[in-house]
This record gives sequence, structure tokens and C-alpha cells, in this order.
Amino acid sequence: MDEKLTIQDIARLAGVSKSSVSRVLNNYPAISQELRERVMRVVREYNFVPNVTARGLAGGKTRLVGVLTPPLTWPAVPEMLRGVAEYIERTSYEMVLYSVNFENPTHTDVVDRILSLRMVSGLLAILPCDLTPHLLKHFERGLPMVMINDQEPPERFPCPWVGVDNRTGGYQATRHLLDLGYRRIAHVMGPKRYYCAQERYEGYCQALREAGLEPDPELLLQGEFDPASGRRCARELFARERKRWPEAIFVANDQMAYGFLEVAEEQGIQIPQEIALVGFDDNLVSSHVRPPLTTVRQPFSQMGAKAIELLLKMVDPDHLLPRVRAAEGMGNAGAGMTSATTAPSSAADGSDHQLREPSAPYRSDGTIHIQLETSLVVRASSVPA
Amino acid sequence: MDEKLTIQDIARLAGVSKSSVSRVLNNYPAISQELRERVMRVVREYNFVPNVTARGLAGGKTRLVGVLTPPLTWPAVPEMLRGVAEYIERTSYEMVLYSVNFENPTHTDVVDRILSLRMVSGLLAILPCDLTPHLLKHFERGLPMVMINDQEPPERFPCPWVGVDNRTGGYQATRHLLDLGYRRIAHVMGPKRYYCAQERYEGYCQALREAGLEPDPELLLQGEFDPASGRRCARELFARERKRWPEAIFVANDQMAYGFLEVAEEQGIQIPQEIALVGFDDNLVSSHVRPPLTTVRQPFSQMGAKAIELLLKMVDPDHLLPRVRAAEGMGNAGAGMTSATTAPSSAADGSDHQLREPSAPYRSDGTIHIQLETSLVVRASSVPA
DNA sequence: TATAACATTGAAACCGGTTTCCGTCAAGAC
DNA sequence: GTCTTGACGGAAACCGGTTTCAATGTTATA
Repeated sequence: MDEKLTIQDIARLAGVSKSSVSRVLNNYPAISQELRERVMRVVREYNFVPNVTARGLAGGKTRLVGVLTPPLTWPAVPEMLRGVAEYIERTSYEMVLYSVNFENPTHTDVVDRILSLRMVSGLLAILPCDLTPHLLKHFERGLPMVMINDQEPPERFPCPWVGVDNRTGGYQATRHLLDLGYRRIAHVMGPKRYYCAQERYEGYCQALREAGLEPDPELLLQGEFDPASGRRCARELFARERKRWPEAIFVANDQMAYGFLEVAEEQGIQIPQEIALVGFDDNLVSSHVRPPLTTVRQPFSQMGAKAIELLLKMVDPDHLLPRVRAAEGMGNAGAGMTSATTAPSSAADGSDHQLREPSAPYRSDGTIHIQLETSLVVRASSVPA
Repeated sequence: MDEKLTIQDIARLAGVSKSSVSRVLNNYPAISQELRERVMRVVREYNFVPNVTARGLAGGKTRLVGVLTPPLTWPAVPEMLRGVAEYIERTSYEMVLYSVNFENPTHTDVVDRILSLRMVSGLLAILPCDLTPHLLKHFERGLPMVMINDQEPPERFPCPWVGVDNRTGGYQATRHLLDLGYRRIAHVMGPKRYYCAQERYEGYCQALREAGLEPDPELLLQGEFDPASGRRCARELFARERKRWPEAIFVANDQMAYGFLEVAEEQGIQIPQEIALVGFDDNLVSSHVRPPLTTVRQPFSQMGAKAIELLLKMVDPDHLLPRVRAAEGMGNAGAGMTSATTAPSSAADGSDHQLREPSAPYRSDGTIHIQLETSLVVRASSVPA
């Protein structure tokens, strides 16, 4: 049905000029109602959709945003992308996924190749690890960019940033254990070079101190955020004489907590009866492990949605306006407007327009940082059923 | 450094015409060595990368392929995409990710909108559920397409298809349990409307019959491929009087097996001591649940890689030829060729050129179907440590 | 040696839109 | 009843490449 019509064909069919069709399609203000209707009738009748490529060339802006991620098999990444996809689905933009394996030493080349194509009008960088400095160079050269990156303090980011308050998260976890009556609470810390690991640790310390306890160096273990290091820490701990065991452990991420659970299982140590466990992240798996893991939930999907919202606002402040755009004319004609007038809202909070409101999270230098909240999810690993 | 140079600028700098630059960039055969070098020197010096959008417009083909997926939080999807991403990373194509929520009733509109943009030169449809008929319409209208879809018999697909041999998979699972000496083996079947569920069931029956056993209707349960139905089946089974219990269970997918494990845990039933369990899929989680799940592994990542390889071969048979393409001139200049001469191979099997080889899996009507092999992964849920 | 055939390369058309520039026409100002 | 002003819409330039077509210089053929 919808053969390759061009704007020229539509113009001819409607008895007007190319430029008029273009103007109608782009909702140019000074257009008479009559002309608009005449064109739109033909557009709808023939199910016309303007060629994106041509649009991109002529208009200088592609309706594409790039999303750079680590391999999708990393925990949390799919959840973030779900948030991104749900938001994007409601706009007229599309997402180009660059899933790169950061272990490949040529990754900076990959990024350069990607970006030099100038195909995307903006980039969302998700957990780009050691690629951050390289990416920031592109940002400084003018590429609109938003980062989700908890390895460094947000203050240090010159570009917009979305993340959570890890300190409060660490506090929540520890406080939960304190509330349950535990006093000897250990912490398995993430890599010190990661800011989020430091913050979680500080939250842990703060909670302890508020409860009149001083963090005990003997109860602080160093992990690497992966299950293997979790296992190592568990073995180290369980090898101690029993009276030197902690009553509870706050592990800095769920991955390491899984390692802990495995070793506990192997050695027949009951969780939470002998040791209570709290993780951090609330990965999809965490409710399925045995026992289900109490953990501090990061709203990954919401983070993705907020981040892409931010990015699109930078690229195109009107990206969610109910503009009459050709793509809407298709499908079941007539109902075209409905999907467009429903502006997407990343969460159910209705807090759009952030970039324009005075309450927007501008930093003093004008950079936008958004910090979402973590929440404690209580499961059996800290509280027996 | 790499400001927006055009092919015109390069032509001027090299003292040749636009067309010559274009020809060099596209490795047109009839080009003198001298001209080629003259142009390439400038291209490299200025780190020139031709504008993809313009290329797309003029050449009529965008270097973009679409990948349509269910939400990435579905099991297996991220793994398939990893395979896709790894393959694509080595080509000059990019992937546009359309992650749609199939529960949204407007999904056919979404697909129409996507495809009518004509932005992608091909589509890889991953587990598109009830969208299949709609997608096939687009295929028949000429959109290059590959499907990963195990809901219907491959024979019924008019389009290229990648999947596994579910029958053999079911056979492997059951055979494993038989080899361990079990005789009363139950099966929790997936939805009957899914072809893969039927196939797995048939493999189960075949293995039993080969062992001289007749499938017992009492030992056949009906699930829905989700954890909830797994729990339901488990409760139903465990509620029976003990002597009517099976010795082992082949559950048609890992998700349902998780439900089984949960209920077993609740009711204090030891696995595998009291009942052995085998799943299907080998999702990422399956090695982490307690006890780790014995399961039939589907090579998801390889499926993704094969599928995208197939698609790119349809769209552009030369997509992996070491053509001298401009994008390669950048990065660390000089080493440009290296990445191009390394043709990507989806697996370590070196079995490229499939579409050209006589051994290619053409069906009688010319359609390509690729069936990969499953493999049994033995873990503690079927064999005590 | 004249000519056909071929290898190279430049000029120009084209891909399908957006946007600038300019002419037309009608309403409001003087 | 002219003149100004602004709304409206058409013609044409432009975005940055690819590809067709034709011209040129060479080499093989007769």
C-alpha cells in the first residue's frame, strides 16, 4: 500500500508545492487551515511517511540517539535499557545501540568510529567504565551527552548525570540490620577506586556511628563487585574462629552477595539464622536466589528513563510536544493524534519540564545532576520467614 | 580535530573531483593506484569520515539494521543481543534497537511506524510473539528479515529463521535422567500452542520409549513457561501422596524450574535427593539458583550472531569484505586495514559463506533455516555433589 | 599509421527532504 | 484611494554523498 512516495508526489497530488507540504508536515506556524487540510488529506490517504534519511540530511539532525552500554549480559543494564526503550517508544526518536565490550582494548577506536559517523544527535553512556575520559572529550567538543556512571563523584562530571544516592543506600542497609538488633555488622566493600563503593561504605559507617558503634576494621572486607570476590570474602570470614564472626553483613553489591550465599550453602551455614545478609542493587536475580536477598534497590529502569529524557531535552527541547508529524498519520488513520498528545512521562511522578523549572537540579556551574532514591527491599536473607 | 569536512573539501585538498573521492572511498575497481593514494593520504590526514546520512540518501541504503525485541528484561534476550552486538561491531553496520512491549495493544502500530520510516535496511525479529503474522506481511512486501521464533514450526516460516532443535533438546534432558537410573520421570510442558513446547515434549516421549517406558499421562503437567506456573505445578505434584511422586522431572524451561525450586524449598523437599530436576534454556540465572540447575543449554548468543550474519548477507552480501572504507581510515591512522581484514566470524567454527556453499541450509523453496544444537549442562539439581 | 577498445576521471544529475528568498495578495494605516 | 505591513506559498538553493554520462588519454588491433 505505502509505496515509496516522495514529498514531491504528495505536493502534486495535493496541487501545492514541495515546500508547502514540508511546512505542513513540520507544523510550521504560518500555514492556512485550508492548505494544511488539503495536504493532510492526501498524506493520510496515501499513508505517506517522509524519508528519515533525507530529513536527516536536509535538516541537519537525525532522529537518532545513541546508547552506549557494556554487554547486555551485565546485571542492571537490561533494566536500564527497558526504561530507555519505554520512554523512546513514545517519542519520534529511535535508539542506536552500541553495546561494546570494554575489555576489548580497541574500544576507544570503536567509540570514535561510532561518533565520527555523526549519525546520532546525542549519546547516553551507560556505565562506560574507563571510557569516561574519552567520552568526555567528545562531550566537550559539543556532543550532547548524559552519563549513568557511579565510578566517580558526580561533582567531577562536566556532563549531565543520573544516578542514585549511594551513601543513603549504604545507610539504609546498615540501619536495617541495626534495627533488627544486630551489632557486629561486617561490610564487604566494593573496589575503593569506585566512588559508589566509598559512598556505600560511608553510609555504613554513618549508620553505625549513629547507633553508637565504631566501624571495626576487622569487619571490613575488600571485594571487587563480582561473585568470585564474594566467595573469597566469605571463605575468609568463615575460616575465622566462630566468636570472631559478625552477626550480619552488608555486602556492597548483589553479585558479591551471591558469592557469599554460595559459600554459605557449601559450608552449611544458615542464612539468616547464623548470619544475616544484605546486598545492594536488587538485580533481577536477587529475588530468586535462596534465600531471597534483602537488598537496597536501585531504580534502574527509572534511571534509564530519566537519563534519556534528559538527553532528548538537550537535543530537542520539544521532542515530546504533540507536534503534527507525518509518522502519526499512518497506522489506523484518524487516531493518529492520540499517541502524540500523550506526552511520555518517565515515571508516574509527572515531574517533567525539569530543565526549565527553577527547581531543576542545576549545579552551580549549570550542569545537571539527577539523583534518584534507593529503597530497601526486605527479603529472607536478613529476616527469617 | 575532525571538523565537518565534506567529500568536496577532500576533493579540493587532493586536487581531484568529488566523484573520484567517492570512488576511492568505495573501493571502485577502475582507479589508478596513484589517485587512490593521493586521496587516501588526505583522508587519513584530516581523519575524514563520510556522512552516513548523505550516504544513505544517495546510495539508497542505510547502514542500519533494526532489531526488534521484547523487553530486555526477558530471559535470553540480552544474551542473544550480545551475539548480535559482537557481530555487528565488526561490520560497518549499526543496530537500531526496537524494544517493544508486546503487551501493549498498539504494538502493530509501533511496528508500522518503525518500518515505514524505512530507516533500516533489514530487520531481525527476536521472539516477536503474536506479532509474527504482521511482520511476515512486511517481509512479503520486500523487507529483508530474519526471525528467531520458536513458537511455530520452522516449515511454516516463509522467511529465514534461526533456532534450535527442541526435540533433540527434550531428548537430551530426558535421556540424562534415564541414564541416572530414574524411571518415573515427569514432564512439565510449556504452552501447547508453542511449537517448541510440543517438540520438547516429543523428545521426552521419544527418550522414554527408547528406554522401553511409556509416557504416563499422570506425570504430564501443563505449565505456561513462567515461574508462577512452575510453582503451581510443583504444588500440585507435591500435594499428591508420596508414592505417586515422580523420581525426576524434566521442566520445559528454566523459568518454570525456578518456580519448582522455590516450592521445594518452602516445603523442605530436597533436590535432587528426593526429586531430580532438569530445565531447558540455561538462562544466566540457572547456575546461580540453589541448587544450580541442570538444564539444556540453548546457544542464545550464537543464535543472535548467526541471525544477524544471515540478515546482513541478505542485505549486503559483501558486508564483511575487507573493503577499504573511509571509516577505517580514522582512529590510529595507518592501522586502518587491520580491523577490516579480520572478517567477523560468528562463532569459532569458521563456517562462514553459508549462503553460498552448497551445504547451505536452504529449504526446498529456497528459504534459509538454521538450526543450532543444544547441549546438556549438568549441575547439582539432577546429580548430588 | 589510423582506429577500435579500454582504462580513468571529471561534470552533472540525482536521492528526498528543509530552508531561504522573494513575489503575491489582502487587510490596516494615513 | 494609495502605501505599509504581514501572512502565505512557490521557486530554487542546499544538505553531502552516489552514480550516470561523457570526455580524455592509452594501448591493442588491423
